[in-house]
Amino acid sequence: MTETLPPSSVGRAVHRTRPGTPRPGIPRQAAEAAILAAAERVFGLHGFRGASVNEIAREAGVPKPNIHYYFGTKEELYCSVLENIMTFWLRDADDWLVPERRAREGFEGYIRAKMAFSRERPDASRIFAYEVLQGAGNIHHYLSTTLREHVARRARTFEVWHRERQMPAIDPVHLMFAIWSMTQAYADMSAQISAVTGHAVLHDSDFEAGLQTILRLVLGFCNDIEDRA
Amino acid sequence: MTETLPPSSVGRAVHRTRPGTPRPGIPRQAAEAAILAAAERVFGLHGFRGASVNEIAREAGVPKPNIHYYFGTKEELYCSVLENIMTFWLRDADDWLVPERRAREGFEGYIRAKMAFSRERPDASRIFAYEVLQGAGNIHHYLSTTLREHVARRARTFEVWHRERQMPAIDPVHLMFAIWSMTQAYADMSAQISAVTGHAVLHDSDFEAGLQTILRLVLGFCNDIEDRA
DNA sequence: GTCTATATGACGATAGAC
DNA sequence: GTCTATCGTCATATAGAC
Repeated sequence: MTETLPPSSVGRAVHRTRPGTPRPGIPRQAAEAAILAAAERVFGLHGFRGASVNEIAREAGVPKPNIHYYFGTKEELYCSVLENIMTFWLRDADDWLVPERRAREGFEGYIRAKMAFSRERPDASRIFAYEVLQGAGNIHHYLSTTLREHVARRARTFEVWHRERQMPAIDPVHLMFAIWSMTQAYADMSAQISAVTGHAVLHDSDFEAGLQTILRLVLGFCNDIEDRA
Repeated sequence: MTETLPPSSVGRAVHRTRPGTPRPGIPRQAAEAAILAAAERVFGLHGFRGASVNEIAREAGVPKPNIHYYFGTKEELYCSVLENIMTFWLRDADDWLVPERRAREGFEGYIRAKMAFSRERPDASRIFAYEVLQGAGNIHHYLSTTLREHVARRARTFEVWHRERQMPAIDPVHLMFAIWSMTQAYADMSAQISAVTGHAVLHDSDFEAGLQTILRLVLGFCNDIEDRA
């Protein structure tokens, strides 16, 4: 748990290179997919330490030892899940936060995409949140290379938009974290939100109201361009 | 862990009413304070499941069994820590988000206070985040009564400010969650922020830049009043 | 390749000496 | 009131039968 992962990636599935293990067969792929899906649910519910391999096995409908056979240790399984999540996590920004778009259109599309992620894959969002809360030891290399470059590209986009007078100058890192924290709250803090609204679980209308609130904060900011000219 | 707590509070320290336990003595108070402080650090680092009573005992400088003697089970200790945190958590809003203040002054003071909390008690913020991620089972009653009323008071404040044309109409629940998620990110997501900035830990300048970004989003929103009149 | 049965170790909790 | 030594439980991991 405290061990540092190899710098190449999030800790890719080690089992494929294990000595003595032949090529993946047909049943293996189905089992692997079921285990990964179950792991995402269970890790998302309880975090790494709180989750037990037993529960993942039950949820996936496979015998417990098969998980170790396919994925090695619990931590290696966890890293496989993390890697899947991060691949998804970065996608939307390259579609929306690019200089070719109008600023308002870009922000709106991106924020909608992030809210959709919170609604459709809340477990994935929570696993990421747990990992970051723990100090992000398993993904530090990824954050300080891939994610940092990702933010740098957004900074160039904002720079262009600012020169074109579509938005005021702003610290790009902190604007991105503001957007991420607000949108991810609808997955990570959903228990708190639903307790306050009184709804047992978050309803579509909650996501819609949250989306509108975030849009008004961020798009309203773009309007400030006149005041600061 | 899955058991529901009595509806009276977060699950107050049960040890005081234990049969056969005399009144608290003098050394007890020092030990209890040390244990609570250590528990806040350790639970904040690893969450409930990830933390071990052993580590808390080491950190507090007391033998492990004393923790059980003072606080009963690990979960009861955890609930004591949670209760301490929540008391602090609500304080600032009653100082700042009240109709007597100007809207801009109120939002600025409140956001500064929340950022100060993230900087000064990051472990407390993280414990709360872990608990909410887990589904908030230990604090559900508290969230659906105390916190809900707390939000309702903010809603009345915003209503007044809106009538006085100091800010546009907005959904108060989602505005509060936007502010909470943005400010708490500087404790809960600090590992991610520092990985992106390249600083080993968050520096004062990071908190300041974050504060300015959040202020511009929220105070800029107040300016929108003219557009929507 | 797959699964049953078991080894190993860590943790929470307590009994009982001081 | 305080602490040493220990018990029972449960989870990860593996050895070995099929």
